[in-house]
Amino acid sequence: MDALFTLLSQLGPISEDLKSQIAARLQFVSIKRRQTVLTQGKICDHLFFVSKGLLRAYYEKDTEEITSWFMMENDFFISVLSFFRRMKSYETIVAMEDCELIYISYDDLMDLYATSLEFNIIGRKLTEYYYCKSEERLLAIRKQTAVERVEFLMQNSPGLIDRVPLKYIASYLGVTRETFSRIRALY
Amino acid sequence: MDALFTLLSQLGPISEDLKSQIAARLQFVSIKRRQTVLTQGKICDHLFFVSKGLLRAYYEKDTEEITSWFMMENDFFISVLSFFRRMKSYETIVAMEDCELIYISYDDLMDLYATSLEFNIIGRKLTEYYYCKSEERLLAIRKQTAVERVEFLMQNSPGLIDRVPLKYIASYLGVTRETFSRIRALY
DNA sequence: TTTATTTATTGACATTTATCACTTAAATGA
DNA sequence: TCATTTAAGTGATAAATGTCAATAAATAAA
Repeated sequence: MDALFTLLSQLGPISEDLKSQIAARLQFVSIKRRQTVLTQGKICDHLFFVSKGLLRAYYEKDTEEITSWFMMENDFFISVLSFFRRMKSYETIVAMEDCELIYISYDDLMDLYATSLEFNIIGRKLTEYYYCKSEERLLAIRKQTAVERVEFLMQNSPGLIDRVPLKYIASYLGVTRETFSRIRALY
Repeated sequence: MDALFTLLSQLGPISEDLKSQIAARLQFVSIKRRQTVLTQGKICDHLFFVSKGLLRAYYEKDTEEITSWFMMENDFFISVLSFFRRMKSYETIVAMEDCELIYISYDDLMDLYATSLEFNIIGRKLTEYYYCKSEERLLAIRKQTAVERVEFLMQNSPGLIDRVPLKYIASYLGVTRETFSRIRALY
């Protein structure tokens, strides 16, 4: 929980009162590899924080699984469209390693937003932060060729390659495993 | 200005007091076709609302212009990464038609956030709304082939094709003009 | 209106990436 | 540990899309 509050306090001032209001609403869970925290077709009712471990969000395209995102230590995550629009999720979120998660329900989050100005500042910054990540991803996918995307990932997230089967990384980058493998072989 | 407040009031309650606080900070401008409202390399210091007209955000890739987004009546827009991260914009925003815009400065916006809980609710919803649009776009680009992307646009934004040179739409969809033209010819 | 410029279309060909088939390697579970 | 499953690598070929070049059409400017 310390890591969580450390992160939040970097986004804006956070009084002791707010801290305890948040803490009172947090829940904790340990999950095993391969367990899901959200299944396609369900509404994402929780905002999660990764204390430990690594998870993967994916959706179906034809018969294949396309990885939409990886979440790891100190990341917050939701299924964005499902959480904000309150509609069924197109994606499933599954643990790739044993994980420790902290989470808060949508309703509790809304309560905090409705009552605390401080919390709004923090929540807004967090939303902006992840919105920026989404835009960056959009830019990367559009701007770069397959080779450039692979290079970018290898330089910026070298750890990922050691923690995740490559086929998931390939689909995250929008290339087939074969192409990913061939591009890697160039180095 | 009516359209703007109508839109905002759909996102959350908005008192007369807040309304006048916002109104006091709004600025208005009419711009001609081809005028830019943001140039690559500058920091995006304003949040815009389109009362009338149509604009295009684009960036350079090698020697080409890639269209990142179109903005039209009732859209809010910023250059996301530049505005939130307070850094130089990689994109330029230019009017494709004569436009009427309403805008507010970054600093004024922050003032409102710092003082009004009501405004935070509205601002957060707005941010969430555009974050969702970004995610949708990401999904569309990744999930669909060129043909599917073109079909999707032709069905969902038929008006755009009549208002904008097709080459910009092609780059928005991430295909060359030639490919776009050939796909269109199938119908 | 006439000319100049920009935009769109089309064909031929090149390149990139995907698909399929197979082999090898690694991880997992009995 | 050994057998089974899953993942990764590689070659041959196919499909999708891009590139270049030429032309036609539309739009803007004189």
